[in-house]
Amino acid sequence: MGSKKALDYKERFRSGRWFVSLPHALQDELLTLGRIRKLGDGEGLFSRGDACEGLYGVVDGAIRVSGTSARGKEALLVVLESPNWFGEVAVFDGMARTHDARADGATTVVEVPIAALHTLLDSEPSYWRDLGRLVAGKLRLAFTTMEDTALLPIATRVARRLCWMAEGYGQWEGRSQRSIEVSQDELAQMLGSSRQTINQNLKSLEATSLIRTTYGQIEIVDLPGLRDVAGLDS
Amino acid sequence: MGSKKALDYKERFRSGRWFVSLPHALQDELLTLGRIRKLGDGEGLFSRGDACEGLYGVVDGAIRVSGTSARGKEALLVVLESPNWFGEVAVFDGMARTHDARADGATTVVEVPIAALHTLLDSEPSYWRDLGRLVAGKLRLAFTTMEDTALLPIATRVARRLCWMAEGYGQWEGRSQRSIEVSQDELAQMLGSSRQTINQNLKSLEATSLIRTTYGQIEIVDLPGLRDVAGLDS
DNA sequence: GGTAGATTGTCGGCTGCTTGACAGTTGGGC
DNA sequence: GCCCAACTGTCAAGCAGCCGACAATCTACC
Repeated sequence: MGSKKALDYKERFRSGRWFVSLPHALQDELLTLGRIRKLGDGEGLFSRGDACEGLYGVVDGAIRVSGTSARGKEALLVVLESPNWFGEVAVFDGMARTHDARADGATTVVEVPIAALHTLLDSEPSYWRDLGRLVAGKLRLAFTTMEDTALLPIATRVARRLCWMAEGYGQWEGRSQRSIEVSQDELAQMLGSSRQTINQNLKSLEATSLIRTTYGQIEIVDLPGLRDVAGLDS
Repeated sequence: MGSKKALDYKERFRSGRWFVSLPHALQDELLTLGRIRKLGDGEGLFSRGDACEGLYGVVDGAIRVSGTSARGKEALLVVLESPNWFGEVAVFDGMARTHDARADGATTVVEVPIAALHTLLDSEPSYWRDLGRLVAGKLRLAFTTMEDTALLPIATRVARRLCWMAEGYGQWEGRSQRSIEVSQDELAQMLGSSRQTINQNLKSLEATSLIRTTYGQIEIVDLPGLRDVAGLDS
């Protein structure tokens, strides 16, 4: 993996809102310090309770971030695709990982080792603010999700989550994805609902030609219309 | 309000985990830059969509942080008491407020104006990390809440929330509060449930002598027992 | 190209929560 | 000390969503 390859990742990451907002020097440092890690389908990156080993950026594939309750039920927080970065909370406070992170399909991530990252941050402490913007963005998303869960009917929340996923959770500049690779079961785990309920709601969205469901994926047919159902925009 | 008064606030804030973890110089700067603002019951501090005017610390009383849906239903995110600090997300990203913040009873807060805060952070950028730890802590709480909402039955979530409130959402060092001033209605808005359901669950906790309910407040009789019901500890 | 595993579609019964209603209780303001 | 507003306690009706079940469909892998 020579410098040509690193440049390749860089271009990919530059399509993400957070990464492009960074000072160029920091962009370069992250990729210089970062090591490529390739994961097979289902392979774990870290688990809840693990010590923090670094900061991660998704190059290719996807990372499932989830938590499991005492009774074995699993809550899927989010499925992160390129060019999302994650694992920054533990970088700030040095505490244990909050979630399990495992590969969803063959996946490539950049791992910026925590020691090297801290050395960099010591030499240029203003970079802490840039990392902080990453946390702040996620807290905003979390706030929105919590409020949606408390106030909105499931039909709206399904539509809203589909929009978010199609738009890379706000990280993609302009771009949007026509097809989302997620099973109805996974969608249910994300929304804290049952597969059957999600299935019903998807069927209803399909009946109005806003989406189309196929095996293991959902195709967004009419994103503006879906956003409207989701109560987004105004 | 002379320096004696400022010292007074400082002692109060020093009982909070985040504030004591700060470098002493930053502790002093925050209180030097901070201006006291007194609010009457129900008076608004800021509203969703407002520009960020500063960072806040609760000196006395409480701040209700809430959001209102399009249909007028209100979700109460949290009731912050001394020595909690809040409003830091917008300091990082410069974007609009995510929530409404209003006084719950006669309340005093310290407001650190955004301009002065940024000047300070420019002169000592490593302080960004300290602010970042505040955001990171809240994101951890938000993650936990989201997962609880998805996986736990209401009975457990009620108990868990009571424990959190009695322990200042993890900010109080050692201390815990025997009595929580919150109506069952407010508790319902926090947990995204109905008042009747919350009432039932509180009655059930009261029947096992873990709590005692009175007008507008809940007394924690057996905190360890409540933590046990909440599935905390192990 | 066949087979096993994963995913979707759909049904019905059942539980638990919401809504609406109303009486009783408490506390603060005048 | 009275009165109003806020809060608590409780009931009944209704229904949304969960669970269990099972058949059909699709994909990947051998």
